[in-house]
Amino acid sequence: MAGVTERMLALLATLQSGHTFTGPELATRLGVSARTLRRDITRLRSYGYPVHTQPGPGGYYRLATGAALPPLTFDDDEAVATLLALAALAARTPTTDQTGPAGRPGAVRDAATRAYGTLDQLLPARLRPRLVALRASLEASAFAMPPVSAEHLARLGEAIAAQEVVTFGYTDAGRARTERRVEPYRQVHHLGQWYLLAWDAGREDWRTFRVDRMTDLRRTHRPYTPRELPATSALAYLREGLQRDRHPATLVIEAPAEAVLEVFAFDDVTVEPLGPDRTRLTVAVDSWHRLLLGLAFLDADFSVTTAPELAEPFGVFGARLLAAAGSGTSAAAP
Amino acid sequence: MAGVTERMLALLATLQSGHTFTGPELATRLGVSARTLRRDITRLRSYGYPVHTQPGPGGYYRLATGAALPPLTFDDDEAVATLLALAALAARTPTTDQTGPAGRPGAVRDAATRAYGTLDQLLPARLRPRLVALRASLEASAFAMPPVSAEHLARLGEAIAAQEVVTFGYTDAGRARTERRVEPYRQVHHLGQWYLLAWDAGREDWRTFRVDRMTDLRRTHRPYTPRELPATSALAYLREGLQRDRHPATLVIEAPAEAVLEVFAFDDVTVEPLGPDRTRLTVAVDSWHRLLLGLAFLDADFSVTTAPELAEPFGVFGARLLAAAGSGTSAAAP
DNA sequence: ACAGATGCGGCCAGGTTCCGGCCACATCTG
DNA sequence: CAGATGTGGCCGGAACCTGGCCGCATCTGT
Repeated sequence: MAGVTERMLALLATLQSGHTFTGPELATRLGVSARTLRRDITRLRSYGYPVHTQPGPGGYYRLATGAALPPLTFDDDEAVATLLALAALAARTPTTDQTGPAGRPGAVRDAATRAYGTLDQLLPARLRPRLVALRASLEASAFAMPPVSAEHLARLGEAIAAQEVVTFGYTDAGRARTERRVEPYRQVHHLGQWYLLAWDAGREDWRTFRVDRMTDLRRTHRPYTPRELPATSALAYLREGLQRDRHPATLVIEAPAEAVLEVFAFDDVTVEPLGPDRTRLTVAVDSWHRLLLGLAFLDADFSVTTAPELAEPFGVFGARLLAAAGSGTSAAAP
Repeated sequence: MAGVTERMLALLATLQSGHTFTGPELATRLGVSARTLRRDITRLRSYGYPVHTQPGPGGYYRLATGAALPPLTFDDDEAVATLLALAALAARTPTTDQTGPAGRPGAVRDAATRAYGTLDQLLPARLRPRLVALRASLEASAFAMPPVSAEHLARLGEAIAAQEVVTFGYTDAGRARTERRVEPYRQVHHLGQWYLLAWDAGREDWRTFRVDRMTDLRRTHRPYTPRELPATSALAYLREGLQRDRHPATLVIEAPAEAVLEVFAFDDVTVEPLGPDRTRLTVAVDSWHRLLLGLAFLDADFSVTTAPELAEPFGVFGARLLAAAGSGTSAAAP
């Protein structure tokens, strides 16, 4: 709590992200009580910033666009966060997928690597030693991901802002290539992937596309009239769509809900406590392997309530494990 | 003159023009004494604003915006990559853990949110519209992670650069809290977590610590003489054993060596072909879970030749899988 | 229709911060 | 060297900020 003004600037920077925040959330971030936050918001309004609010459940604070902000700079923490974010992004390794059309120029990962190296040139000199030291101390593990073109994401962003139809070639999971003509609405980040939510003019329906699977992305400069989104948020729609392709499964696990949640934190799951040591887990995974890993970590009994297709791989692999366990014990006496 | 904050914002707005102003002039504009103006300038500087001044006749105050920077600035792709990286980092949600004392100040996530909102102001005006459009088009899914302190990471980075012993309190997975005194070497990013690789002076051995589990991190200003790292990279060490005990194990897998190598590419393994469809795998894993995942993906029979300690978990988990597989088939008709 | 979540603003007591004035000093121009 | 201008320490009184508590308004979901 170092001064009102600093906090106000932090509040502005936070709201400028364009997201919505609840009161308690903002108060926590700024390290003040909810009451003081309300006062800060009032103050912000008195200075002319258009802060929209919504009471009731799902209430929020949001900064309307178009506000002329004071010049904002990075403080230490922001510089550190930026460096870390870039480090994590730069650590991505292109999947050993088919190399495709001569590598993708302007891959986000490469740009992140370059930015990671030169970030300190951009920032005030006083942050430099800190960043240099930090960068020298970091190491990041590779994380296989299909390469995404920064140019594509930027171009889509502009098309969305301009409400302009775009066209591209799309290679779906089955390797079938089609030409698309869509009205783009949102770009959604989910589990390391970037998706585009758009109205597909050819199919006359909402679709999500993986940005990394697009080629020949072109803006047409032809405007479209916005439609109402098919869900409260693009993310919600994306989730629904992804679940459709995947295998939703429901399991009952003999472990506390917190433990289950911790193990599956990375995934798209719903956790529902059934008792102190019993939890229902609903999960949509693209393969049963990831599920397996989580279950192994939990070290608890479980049963599959829906998703009979899991029975076979679970049975086969369980048998293999038992066989290996048997062969192991025969030789040794620790 | 209604409050400090408003005056500070007015001061910023005034200085933002890029012109120079004398002290008395600014003081008059803001309606305060020259003394107070100096204090305001000091405050601005403490927030990170580069306010240039010049004493003597013709002296001035001037805000050095990002204009006069070295030629090395961000290009389009780098700016886009930075924005995306921050978006992903800002999307993190603190785990419901909440053990800590009511919110950790300086959480990386909060800083990332602010930086995400602010980034366009730091970059050349040319890039700004592009970034604004891009940011408005993005949405990111929440990602539960324990909050990490930016301050801790930065401080550790500096201690590593200075080769300085640090002390901290550490709460391990079992919630036991201990005081540590270590020689820090590297910070490693792995699956969304930050780890510190250090020589634990008390334990006389190498250890890895999760940065989010540290409290009261302090630099001692006591230098240490560097030791040879226990592995070629900190990451390799981390992979070998996140916990202290690493169990080397040897397995024979009924699959081609290339397939095995691909699955275990990121781990520290030795692969030795025994035949066209038979491979010996030597692996040092901290826990059997990771091994399990690889084996599941391989979809091949295997046997454990050394490492009897694997027999029990494999047996237990195999039995659980079989039980679940049985229960699944019995109930489902669809 | 009701309960609960969420935002709003009044009131108050305590303490932190801010303010203006004064001064000695550093730095630079002419 | 003189004067203009920025710097920062010190001080006492005043202004402001903060957190807690309250009752109220608004909205969602059951």
